[in-house]
Amino acid sequence: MPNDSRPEGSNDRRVRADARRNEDGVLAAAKELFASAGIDVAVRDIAAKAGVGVGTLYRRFPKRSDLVAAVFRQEVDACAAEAAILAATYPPDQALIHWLWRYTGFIATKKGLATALHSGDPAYAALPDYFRTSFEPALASLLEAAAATGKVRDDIAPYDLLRAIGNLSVAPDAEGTAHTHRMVDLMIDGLRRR
Amino acid sequence: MPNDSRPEGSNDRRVRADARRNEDGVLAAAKELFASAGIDVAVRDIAAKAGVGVGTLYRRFPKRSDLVAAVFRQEVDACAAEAAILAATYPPDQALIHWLWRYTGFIATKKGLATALHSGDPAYAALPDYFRTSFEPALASLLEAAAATGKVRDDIAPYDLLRAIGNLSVAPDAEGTAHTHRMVDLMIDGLRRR
DNA sequence: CCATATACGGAACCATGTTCCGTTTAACAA
DNA sequence: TTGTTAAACGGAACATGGTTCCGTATATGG
Repeated sequence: MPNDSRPEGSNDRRVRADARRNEDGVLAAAKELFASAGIDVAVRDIAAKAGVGVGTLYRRFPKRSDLVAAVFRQEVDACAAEAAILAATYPPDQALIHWLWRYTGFIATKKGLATALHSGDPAYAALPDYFRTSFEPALASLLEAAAATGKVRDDIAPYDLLRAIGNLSVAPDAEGTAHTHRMVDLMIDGLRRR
Repeated sequence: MPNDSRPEGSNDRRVRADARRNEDGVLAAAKELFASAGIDVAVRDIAAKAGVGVGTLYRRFPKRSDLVAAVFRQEVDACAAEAAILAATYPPDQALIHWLWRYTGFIATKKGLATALHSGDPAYAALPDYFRTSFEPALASLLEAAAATGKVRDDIAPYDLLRAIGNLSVAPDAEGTAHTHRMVDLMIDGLRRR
């Protein structure tokens, strides 16, 4: 009888390099296709673009919704992380504005997701929370720093602002982006201290 | 050469009786299944429940979305028509309240549709308009009559009220109906003249 | 260089919408 | 009543998309 009690500390073999590579490739392919072809692209197409078989894809993402959720999280991370970068690059009030536009762009790519989110699939259940816990602190620190300069109001709740921009991005289909752009512009203007 | 110029007036053969029967049956089956099994039931199941083949179903409703739209219109008609019935049965203020609850029930069954509506399928494009042109006049006349009794405010825009109740019905999933019920109760109470 | 756990690819399976077409039948007229 | 025929019917077959299976290939540790 082989010793099947694990040696306590570092146990399992490392993840194989090709596995990691493929996972990254699938995520990248999915991200691109979701953006260009919409949330409904066939899993086959994603696998093909990533240069792997569907089996490989399904090994990592047992359900299509798992892949969607993973891409979503990845993009949330990227957008949230940018807050710190912008804060280190621009003066506080400018950093805030730059990030709000970045966030607006993020939201704009999430049209299809919005409906999927409310589809009841448990794979999506955790996403709203992930969204909030990633973005709220990021925006909070930008707002705080900007308010400290005296150029921006100090009575804005980060989550309110996140939602407001999100809502503004839903309105009309035709000529939609231009309309959204104007409204967000207005809102950003409203943040300035008079 | 047969005379193929139509005798101008009544031309085409009548619609066959079985055709009409089957159309009604399909609509009835679809209505039931949409309510009990959700908007995503398979077309096959609807055809089976109606006792017809899928070919028959598709003859009348070339696209699944056509069937969905037809059921929707049918239910809008039924709900709107009830306004007149209630108005003839109850005193104006009571008729208004009864109908608002009826409308709340109608909305409650439309959860799945809401997402479908924004799916871009052209079959659904006309539905919002149909919704409004059916319900707005119905509610308007109820409101008007109720306001004339002096028991109900006279400054309510019918469409605002329709939307308000619609919005109240979207909120939380868990314990949702009870919550919605309380909110609508409040809103109806708010209609009364002090 | 071997042994093997792991990962890979893609054919096959299942569910769903949609199309096709041979068969049946209601409606009309002789 | 009966024959004719346009219309309608049923359901197999097709297209597409998610998911599973499993024989083959290979990275990793010794």
